[in-house]
Amino acid sequence: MIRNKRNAILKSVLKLVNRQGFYHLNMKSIAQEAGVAAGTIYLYFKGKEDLINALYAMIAEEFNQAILEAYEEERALQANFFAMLDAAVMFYLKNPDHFSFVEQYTYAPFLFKENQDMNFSLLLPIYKMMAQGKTLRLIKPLDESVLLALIHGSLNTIIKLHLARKTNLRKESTRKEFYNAVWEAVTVTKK
Amino acid sequence: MIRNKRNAILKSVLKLVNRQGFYHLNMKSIAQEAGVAAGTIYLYFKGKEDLINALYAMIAEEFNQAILEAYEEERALQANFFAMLDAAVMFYLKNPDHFSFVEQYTYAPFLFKENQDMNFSLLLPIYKMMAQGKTLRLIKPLDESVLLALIHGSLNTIIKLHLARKTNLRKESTRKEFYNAVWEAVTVTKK
DNA sequence: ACAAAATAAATGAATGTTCATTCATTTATT
DNA sequence: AATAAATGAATGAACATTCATTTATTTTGT
Repeated sequence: MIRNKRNAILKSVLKLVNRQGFYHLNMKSIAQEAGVAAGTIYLYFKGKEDLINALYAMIAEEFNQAILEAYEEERALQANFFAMLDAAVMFYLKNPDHFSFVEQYTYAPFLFKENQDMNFSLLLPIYKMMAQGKTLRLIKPLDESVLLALIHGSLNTIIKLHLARKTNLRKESTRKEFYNAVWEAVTVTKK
Repeated sequence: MIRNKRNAILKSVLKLVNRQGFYHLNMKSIAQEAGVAAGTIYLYFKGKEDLINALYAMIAEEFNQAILEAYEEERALQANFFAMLDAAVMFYLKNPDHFSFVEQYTYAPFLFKENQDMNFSLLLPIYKMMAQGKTLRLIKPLDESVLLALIHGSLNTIIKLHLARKTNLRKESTRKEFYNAVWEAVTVTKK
């Protein structure tokens, strides 16, 4: 029961941030949406900031888990790369609110103390694989940051485009096309 | 003279957004920073929202101009692609505040009415070139959005990484490596 | 060229609203 | 009966915007 109310509050925040944005988020409506009194929020969270940080932590954990579940030791690097990218994409397709929240959280770095690395760290498992791939001479010997830019950056943008209905990641062919493009961007070209 | 004060106000907003973020931006401190009275802002702008939108418009214009200046009709597609990407990167290296502002603006879509396409439209000249490249069978026949993701997304992320001191785009070699990687990602592979 | 009058620009204290947080009181659980 | 959980009205701080007043600039008349 104790978890229920806490969860309901976090869920409200997610919904409201998605609907009206960080700017218009206020405690009264969070409480209303969650079906509790305003004061109740303070039984579970120190304040607004704490609430936001807790939600981010929750989402980051869920996301990480989804990605890690896609990884299978015995599979080839390419297969795992595709599987993990796909897990990331599918996670956000299933939870568009999560994406919107993470974006807004990441770009309001002054409001909360958390460092800016966090958002990048969401794809940590993938970067580890990349390092491995470099030693196998499968992945281009690119600067870490360039790899990060190619993978993380394009992933973020394609999701955003999907949510803006500029593309449709529900179609498997679109997803495949994207994964392939990223793969080709980071792997050594065979001549 | 009339432009001076208006400009001073816009400059203050830029500085303050960069220093304390959208969240803590308030009219009093904008006025203070610009060396004018609070009421004066309302002589030049309808209100806070108008102020923010005006600043975005100004930055977008400057940015567009910088990119377009890099384009030269008679040059090959690859040369222009590199030149324009470089113009975009150099613009933000020279104006880190502009980048930070655009990021925050883009990810607070609920605060302002502007549509989310705007940020993508900043690279419009590049996408036009891509369309041209596709007909020449130089650029991969990828979905528009996938191209957008590869170029826009990775550009954004690499700038962010530079500003977070995770990479150093002041080194020409790093920039070149990045441009090459993006170029290879979008061009047809020769076997 | 000068002053007076008219117009424009700028000021910043006052206003009213929004909103996070508190806490005395009530309701539920042990 | 004792303890824990929840409530929501009250508080006070923050802050965007207004507007009566002041200051600067321009125009007009002599």
